Amino acid sequence: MDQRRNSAPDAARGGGDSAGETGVNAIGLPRSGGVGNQLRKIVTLSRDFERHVGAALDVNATDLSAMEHLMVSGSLTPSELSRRLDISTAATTLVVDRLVALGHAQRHPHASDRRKVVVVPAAASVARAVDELMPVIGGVASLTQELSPEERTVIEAFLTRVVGVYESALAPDRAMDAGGPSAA
Amino acid sequence: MDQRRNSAPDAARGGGDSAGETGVNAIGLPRSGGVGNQLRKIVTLSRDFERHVGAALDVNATDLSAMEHLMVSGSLTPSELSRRLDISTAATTLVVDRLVALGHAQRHPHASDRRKVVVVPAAASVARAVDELMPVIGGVASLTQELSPEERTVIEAFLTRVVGVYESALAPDRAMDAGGPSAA
DNA sequence: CAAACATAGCTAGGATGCTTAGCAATAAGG
DNA sequence: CCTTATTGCTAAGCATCCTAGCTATGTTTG
Repeated sequence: MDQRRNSAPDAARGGGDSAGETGVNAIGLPRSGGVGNQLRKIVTLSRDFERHVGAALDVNATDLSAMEHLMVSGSLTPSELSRRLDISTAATTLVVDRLVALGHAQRHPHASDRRKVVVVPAAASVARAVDELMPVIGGVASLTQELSPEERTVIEAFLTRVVGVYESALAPDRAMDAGGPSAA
Repeated sequence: MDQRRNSAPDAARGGGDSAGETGVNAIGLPRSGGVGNQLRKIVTLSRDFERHVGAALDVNATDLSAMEHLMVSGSLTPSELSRRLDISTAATTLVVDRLVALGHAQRHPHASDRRKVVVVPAAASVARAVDELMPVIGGVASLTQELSPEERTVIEAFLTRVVGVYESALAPDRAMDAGGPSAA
């Protein structure tokens, strides 16, 4: 979170780190212009930002993701949490243990199924998380609201197609979800 | 990568998971409309995609990130790699060990500084990585080229502002980095 | 109703990947 | 030459994940 420059004084052969934004880089990958570059930056920055929020709440990436799911859904069982986090139920037990130990969540018995446990996020922790997340969520919301309807339409359509590109790349077989982009 | 639905039959209190895309969710966070939603999807999908690429090359997330830096820069010293990955130099030694063991990179002595080591990515591994990355990189590039100049301008300006939002959120003090092209 | 099967959450033991601390070799400066 | 900084490495420890397996509870079936 301190040094993320491209000044690569140690790059060993060829200072080819500054291949520009519209050309190709050292290995011939097309840079896809400024738009692709900005998308890449957003992905990287969002990861940095999540780490920042996690540090603010003293939780690791997995636990923060769990908190986000809990905040969105209000409460979840460990099983459901393990499905959403894509980790084992054993690891989820530890995730909940850590969240409980920090006071970020509580375990409650399920009302009708005594096998189940209900994990509820602590109000204070939710408030702190929202405080941390608001700059970005609110910032993007503000940017979106400043757009004209036409601009918003253009941007949303483009982003939807980008989502389609990712989904096609991830699941070449069943990628008919976000409308097949012509580039597929 | 199999179940990522929002059908939350286990949500314990209030099925408030379907708060819609334009309203607020269970805790009152504004959803910032479809644009914010698509951005979030892109971030999530790009993480999934990186995992997918990493699996294809038999490397973990850190090692894949190292490979990406190596591909972009052509070659790097372990120290520079550790700075870019934001991990300790000790961890970087292990990263390079793993890449070398898999044949993805090689260690070479530095030409003029005998303390240094130069890590060079293997051509075959770079080719495989590019093969895996092309569907997304090329797909986004294609989408961008299909845009009209006006659309591209609108989208790039918006994405640049989103980048600014993230940077402001991460570094409230020194957020004048992405060269504030407020509209272009 | 009772036996068989399924589900939920937990514990135990092992693997992976990160950290801090400290080392030897090399470079740079007085 | 002698001191200090830098580089890359090793060693020991910690955090987090996984698989395997257990108990308790729920569900199905004869």
